[in-house]
Amino acid sequence: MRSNSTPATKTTPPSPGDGLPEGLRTRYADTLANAHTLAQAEGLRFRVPVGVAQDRAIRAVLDEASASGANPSAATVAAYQRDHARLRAAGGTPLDHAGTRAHFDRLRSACRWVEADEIRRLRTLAETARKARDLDAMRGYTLAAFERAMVYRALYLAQDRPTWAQKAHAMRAAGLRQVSKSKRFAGRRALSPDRLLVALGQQPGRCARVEALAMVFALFGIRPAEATRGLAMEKTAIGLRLAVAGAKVDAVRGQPLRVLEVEPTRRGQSAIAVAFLRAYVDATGGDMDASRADVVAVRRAMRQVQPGLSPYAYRHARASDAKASQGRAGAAAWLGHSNDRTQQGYGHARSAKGAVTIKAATASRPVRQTKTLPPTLAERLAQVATRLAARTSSQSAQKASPPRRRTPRPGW
DNA sequence: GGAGGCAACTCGCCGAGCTT
DNA sequence: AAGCTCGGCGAGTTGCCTCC
Repeated sequence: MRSNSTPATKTTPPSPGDGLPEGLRTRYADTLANAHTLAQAEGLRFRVPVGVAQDRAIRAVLDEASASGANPSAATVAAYQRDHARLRAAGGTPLDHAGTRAHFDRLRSACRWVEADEIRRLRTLAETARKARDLDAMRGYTLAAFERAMVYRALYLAQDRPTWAQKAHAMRAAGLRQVSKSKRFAGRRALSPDRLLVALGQQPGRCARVEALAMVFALFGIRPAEATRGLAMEKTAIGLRLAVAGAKVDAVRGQPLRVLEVEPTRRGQSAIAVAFLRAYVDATGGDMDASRADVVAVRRAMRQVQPGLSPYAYRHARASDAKASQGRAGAAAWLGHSNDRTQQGYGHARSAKGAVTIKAATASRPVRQTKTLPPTLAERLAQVATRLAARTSSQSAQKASPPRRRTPRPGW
């Protein structure tokens, strides 16, 4: 399917796989008929063969497609190709196949990328055939690229392209609900770190391997990927301090490095877990280097202790604790976010159980403040006070100045 | 706040390897 | 052979960000 799977220099006749799938051809019959009529008219108008007019239309679509700025890694492209091949075999569109918004996003991104690549490949094959004076092959490739480009525009570029909102509306109308896999709920009912430690101790044969790593997840709520980058832990007066090299970090996202500090609460909550890890620091020096297999073992063990329990469940649980005690900026630093908006997807401060005392979180980057988080009660009261003050002053000033007109928004 | 992009994550399945 | 653990893989989901 990939462009490099078929050398561009080889001019073989178009195979059925290169053309538009029949399902899409039927569904977009009107779009294709209009596009063909338009290409004929353009050809007559500019006195060029219809193939040249089709090629101009293909180029316009490819130019618009490349304006998205997408730049997926090799691994992502490979995943996109698998998604695209499956969808093409099934003969549907991303919206047909997707069951959730996230799934749609993934399939749309995949199909957008691979389809554009395929159209580009067909166009290159047409050009090669033209140079070889193989006119039948040239027309065949151009037609295939043209039809795929026209459906591409309808699916991904047009103003009225299908979006997830349409399907979500239809699903709501039909009384269908999406099943969320968020760990937010699992985080609310997650066992305390102490109870998890006891439960793991009752799992024969596995506990020695997973206990320490599981306690780090339970106490600090770090991401599994962060555990595999290497952790450094040390004792404080009565608690623990953990240095974390962040995952999901690039030039703008995430926190490259953060230091998290916890203290134990009572026995049954986190006192035993903290004591366990303090002993681990005494015995090993505090460095921890988990492999991917270690993380898988912890996931499996947690799942066995409680259905739905996972490192991310504890990430949600500790996020609630951090929100309750550290405020937005502190919670963002705790979670390794670069802004204070992303934490909206995590547990609410009122869900905090206080199983762990969050003492401090220090991140290597400052946390950006955003305006779109729901305001706290104090902020809402301040806003009301400001509005009341503004209303009072504007009523007195109204006679002096004419009402201001709103600046119209740019019409993009 | 919706749309879009991409990396990391979870889950289910399957086969290899080990023990009984 | 049956039962179990473990790790790899594919499919689908979630998280984290920007743009408009």
